[in-house]
Amino acid sequence: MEQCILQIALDTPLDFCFDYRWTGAPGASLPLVGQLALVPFGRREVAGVIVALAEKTEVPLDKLKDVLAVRAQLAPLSDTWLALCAFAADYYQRPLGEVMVPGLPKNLRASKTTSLDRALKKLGKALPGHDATPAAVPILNAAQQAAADAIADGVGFSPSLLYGVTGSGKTEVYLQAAAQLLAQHGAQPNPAQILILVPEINLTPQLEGNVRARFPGLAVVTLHSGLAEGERLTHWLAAHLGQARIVLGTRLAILASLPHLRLIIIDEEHDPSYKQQEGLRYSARDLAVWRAHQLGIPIVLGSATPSLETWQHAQSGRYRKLELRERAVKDAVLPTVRLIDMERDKPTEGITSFLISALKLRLERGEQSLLFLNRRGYAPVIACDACGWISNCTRCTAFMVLHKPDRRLRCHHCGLEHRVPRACPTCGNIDIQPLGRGTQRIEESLTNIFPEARITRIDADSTRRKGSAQAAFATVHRGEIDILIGTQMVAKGHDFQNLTLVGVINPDTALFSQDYRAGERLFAQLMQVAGRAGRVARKEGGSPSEVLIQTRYPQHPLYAAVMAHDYDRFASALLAERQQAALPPFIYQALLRAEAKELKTGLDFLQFAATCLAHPGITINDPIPMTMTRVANVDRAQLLVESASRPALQAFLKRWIMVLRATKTRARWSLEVDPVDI
DNA sequence: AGCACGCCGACT
DNA sequence: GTCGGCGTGCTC
Repeated sequence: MEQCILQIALDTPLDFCFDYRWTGAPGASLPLVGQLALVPFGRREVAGVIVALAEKTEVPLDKLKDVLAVRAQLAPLSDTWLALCAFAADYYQRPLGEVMVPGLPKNLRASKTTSLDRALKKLGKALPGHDATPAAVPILNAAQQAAADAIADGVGFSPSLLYGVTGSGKTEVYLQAAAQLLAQHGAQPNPAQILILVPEINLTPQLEGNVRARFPGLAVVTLHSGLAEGERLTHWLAAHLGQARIVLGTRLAILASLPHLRLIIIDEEHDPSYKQQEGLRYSARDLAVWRAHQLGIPIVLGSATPSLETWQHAQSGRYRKLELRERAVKDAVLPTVRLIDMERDKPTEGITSFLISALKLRLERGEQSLLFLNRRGYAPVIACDACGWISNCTRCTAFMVLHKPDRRLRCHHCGLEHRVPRACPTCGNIDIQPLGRGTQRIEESLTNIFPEARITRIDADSTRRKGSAQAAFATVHRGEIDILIGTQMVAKGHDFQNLTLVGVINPDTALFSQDYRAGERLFAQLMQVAGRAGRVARKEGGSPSEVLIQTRYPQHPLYAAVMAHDYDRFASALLAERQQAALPPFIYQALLRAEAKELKTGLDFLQFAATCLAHPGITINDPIPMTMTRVANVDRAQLLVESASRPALQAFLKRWIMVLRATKTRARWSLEVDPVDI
C-alpha cells in the first residue's frame, strides 16, 4: 500500500495548511503537488490544493483524516502558479488557501466530478476555436509601431507604460504586439498565451469582438464574474491546459492558471476596479507586475491617465514609457473643454443656460449629447423646511436617497428602503423638499426643457435587469436617443459616433474630498468621459466636439489641466505634492479596520493594536471612526499604518497580525495592504 | 468562514 | 412546551 501525508491549502481564515492521510492501491502513483484534493473538513467536504507531500505529521493521529479523492485527471497547477499565490498570501497577509481556492471554478471544487469530466472531454476533442471573419489589420502610425515593437521585442521582465489619450490607438498597439509575440512563440509544443486584463468586461463589449476578429482560429476565452459556472469551468480549463491562447478577463483573471503566459496587457491600468474591495483585497495590476517579473515576460500598462504609482515608475525609468501623442483615428481632434462658471451663470434645475444652449444646438443639428453626473437617484436627500428634519438612514451614517419614479427613499449603503413620507415625520409639515440632484432629477428637468427630445438615462437603477444596459447602449448607438444622462457607467468603453457634446453637471465635490486620491480619480474620469465625445472629428466645416464642465471653481488647477489635456503637468504636480506630504507612492500604507455594534469596541481594539508591538520605522496613526461611521447598524473605525520602506512595513505587518490573531475581541477586523479608499 | 452546540424569549 | 436568537468553540 502506498501512503503519505498531504498538506492541503483550504479556503478558511485559519492561517495554515491541513494535513491529511492519503492511501493508494499498491503500486499507485503518489499525488502531485498542485493537484486538487477533496477532503472532509469539520462536517463538510471541501476541495483544496495539495501544497506539499510529507512522510509524517505533527497532527495527532486521532485527528488525522483520510483524503476523499485526488483529482488526478486534472494536470497539477504549476509551481509558478503556486508561487504567485504564496506571494499574494504573504503580501496581503491572508491564508494561502484563501488565495488559491476561491478563484478556482466551483465545478472544479465540487464533490461530484461529472462537470469536470464532461468539460475535459469537450476540451479534449477540439478547442472552442472560432470562425470569426478575419479583420483587416490596420496600419499603425510610427509611434504605435514603435510601441508595439518595443513591447514584443522586450527581453525578460520588461514593463511598459503605454501612455496615450483616448483615440490614440492603444488597443491596436496591444493587438499588434500580441500578434508579434504569438508569432515568435507560436511553435509547438508550448504556444504562447497572452493575458489581457480590462476593468469591466461588459463595458468593453467591442474589445472581445475585436480580439476574436484579429486572431481567427486562435482560442480566445473570457474570464469574469459574469460567466455561468459551466462556461467558467471550460474557460478556466482551456487556460490551464494551455489551449486558450488569449485570455481576456477582469481582475480575477490575474489568478488564473496560465502555464505558457508570455505577455500581460492591462488596459486602463489606473481603473479602480482592478482593486478587489472585499475578501482578499488585492490589486490585480500589482499582482500582474509581480507575475510578469516572476516569469521574466513583458507587461504593458495602458492608460491616458496612469495611476500615480505607474507614472512614478515610468518617470524613474523602472517602466519604459511608450507614448502615443497623435490620435490614430484619421482627422480626429481632441474635444474642446470649456468651463461654465456656475456663480455667473446660475443654473436652473441644475443646468446652466450655457449648457442648455449647447444642448439645443446639438438637437438642431441632429447630434447626440451626453450628460454626466455621478449621483444616481432623484435627490440625495429630502428635508423639512419647517423643523430641519432630513432623510437620514436609521442604520447608516448616510442619507436616504429619493427615487422618484417608484416614490421611495433608499439607502445606497445598506439597501434599506421605504415609501416617501407624505409629511415630515417629526413635525407633520406637508412641505418636504428634495435637496440636490441625481440623474433622475436631471432627466426630469431635461424632459421639461426639451419635451420633444429623446432622452434616456443609464445608471445602476435603470439597468437592474440583466442585459438592459446593453440594450440601452444599443439604442444610443442606433441614433434613437438625443440626450443620454448617466453615471460613471457611461464614461467607459463606448464610442458614440454621433456624440458631439459632453456636459458634466457637478464634479466639484471631488475637489475638496478627504481622500487624497479624489483629484486623481476625477481627472481620469473627466478625461474618460471627454473621450466619449472626441472619437470622431466633426464633419468638414464643423467645430470639434465640446466638453462643458459646470463648476463653482473655474480657477481650480485640476480644471486647467483638463482643459489643456495635460496629464503630464497635472501628474507631476500631484507627485510633487505627494512627495512633500509623504503620501503614496512615496510611502507605503496598510489599514486596519475594525467593526462592531458599539464604536468603542472597535476603537478599543485599534487602540490596543496601535500599542501592542514595538514598531521602529513604522508610523502608526491614531484610530479614528470612519467618515461614514455606521453602515447597516455596524460602527466602523480604522487605523492607518505607514512606512517609507515596503520591506519594513511587510515585516511589521507579519508580526503584528500574529499578535492580533491571538487577541480576544468582539470587534470584527481586517487588514488591508495598499488601501485605495481611506 | 461555516457549522455545530448551548442556553434564554415569543409563538404554532 | 418548541423555534430560534447569537455567544463560543472547532475545523487536519
